[in-house]
Amino acid sequence: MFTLVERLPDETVRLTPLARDDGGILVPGDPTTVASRAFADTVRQRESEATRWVWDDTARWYPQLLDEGVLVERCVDLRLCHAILRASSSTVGSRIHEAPRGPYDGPQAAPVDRTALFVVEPESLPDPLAEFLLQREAVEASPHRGALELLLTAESTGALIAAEMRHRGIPWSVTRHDELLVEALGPRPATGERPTLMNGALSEVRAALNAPELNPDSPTELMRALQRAGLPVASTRQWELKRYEHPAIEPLLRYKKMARLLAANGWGWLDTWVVGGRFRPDYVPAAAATGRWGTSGGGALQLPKAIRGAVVADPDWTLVVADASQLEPRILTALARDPAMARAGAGDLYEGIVASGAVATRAEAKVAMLGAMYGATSGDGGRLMPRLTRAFPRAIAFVEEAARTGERGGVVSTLLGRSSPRPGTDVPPEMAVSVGADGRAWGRFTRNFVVQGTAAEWALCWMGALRRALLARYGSGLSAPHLVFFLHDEVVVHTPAAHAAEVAALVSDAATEAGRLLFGDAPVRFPVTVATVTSYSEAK
DNA sequence: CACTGATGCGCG
DNA sequence: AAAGCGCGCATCAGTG
Repeated sequence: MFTLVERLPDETVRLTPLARDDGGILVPGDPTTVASRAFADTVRQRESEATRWVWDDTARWYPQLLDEGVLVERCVDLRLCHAILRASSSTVGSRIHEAPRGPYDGPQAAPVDRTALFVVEPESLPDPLAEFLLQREAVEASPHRGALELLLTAESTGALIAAEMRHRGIPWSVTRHDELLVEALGPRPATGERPTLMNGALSEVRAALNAPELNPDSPTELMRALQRAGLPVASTRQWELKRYEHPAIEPLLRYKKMARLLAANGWGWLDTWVVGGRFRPDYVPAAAATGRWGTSGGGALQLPKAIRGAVVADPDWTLVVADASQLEPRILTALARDPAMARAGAGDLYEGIVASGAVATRAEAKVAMLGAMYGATSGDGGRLMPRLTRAFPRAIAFVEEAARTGERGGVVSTLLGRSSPRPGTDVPPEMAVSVGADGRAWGRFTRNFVVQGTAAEWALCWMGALRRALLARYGSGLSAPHLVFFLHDEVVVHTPAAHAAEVAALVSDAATEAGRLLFGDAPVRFPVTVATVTSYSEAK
């Protein structure tokens, strides 16, 4: 039922099967050892037995297997599961709960360059068998075992998906990207030079500010020049600059836009990150405390809308782009079991809030909901809070309770049992300070944690269900539809055009399945907007 | 020179 | 100086 693998100092791999005895206790069987080279074939053979692979860190094992054409259906990622179980309020009293930091608390392994002449596979983290048994002990003794099991499975499957998406890569048109850059910036200049359109904007700025030597990339220099020109700015941020009328402002904002595009996703980025028509970000599951993913290198989760046109399906393939509409407010609705908000969410949730009479416009509904989930105290969000509280008392009480717990220094948890860090532990020092100085900041964090974290769980279940459906329907061959991108509440599937309509239906079905997995038959819908497109920029 | 923190901005 | 959460990255500014 489980096969635990570990890489030994002599570079062989030890496989230990684990099964339950008559009393239901998990017992390790006799280990076998294979040469590192033969490992992929061993996994290929045993996949038919539907075992669950147990390993220290998916990023250390799976890329190599994928390179050798082996797809794994299920796994346990000990590092990711450790982080959940150690902090979870659902494991209080177990040995793993609040254990001191150890080797399983480290960061995800960095990707290895497999094109290198010598590829050295790192040794496993120490004693994975003991770690696994410690984890099982905590899960099986938990009063919330079912939820925890689902969370650990979803988290581990997410790690598989992260490696698979990196392996396949996002289909990227270098030609199209270059065209977009030329359109926005002018032809590619020599390295270190500014493109022509940027130089044009810069000349206008310098003339308008009467500062012929101005370096626009230096905030201090820029701020002084603006002040000399009579603009009492306190910073050089766009939102502040926008408030002033001055001939320098428009070209300056235009310059800043271009500078950002060039620095973040210009030709240098293209050279570094797109190889063989594919962009392969290093996804990092649970990079955020809430369980949200991050990426490392390439900024994949911040792909500006301006260059999404470069994401282009292969010939005769298309992209099925889907995003979960108003995910976080719907998650809050389900968590709080708020019947009024569930009614409002029958169609477009924000229109539903308007129809309930709580606010006047869709824009107000959106700002008010964001304010409720983030803890707005002033501005439009804060102003609308009382009206929202009157219309949806249960939903608002739910986030208020999470906020008060945080303000007291307490721990909150997601639906499935991921718990917030305690103030002062495992958090950046400046956050720890702000808790002492101002508990309200921590309250805003815990308020948002329960919603954002449960939304992340929903998204993991969505992707996991979709992956399973795609594998069952199309298999794992090179011409099968496959996930290529994930962005918090949005997925992109790259598929042969002929399957697009069917894939779109599977994506929607998977969203419904995720809702049922988390919330049973609660009357909350999780609609997804699906678009079948050639290029990512055509979606939405 | 290398490193660190602040600034600014992209995404959800 | 963004009201209000979560991130990553490039660049500048200041320090050792």
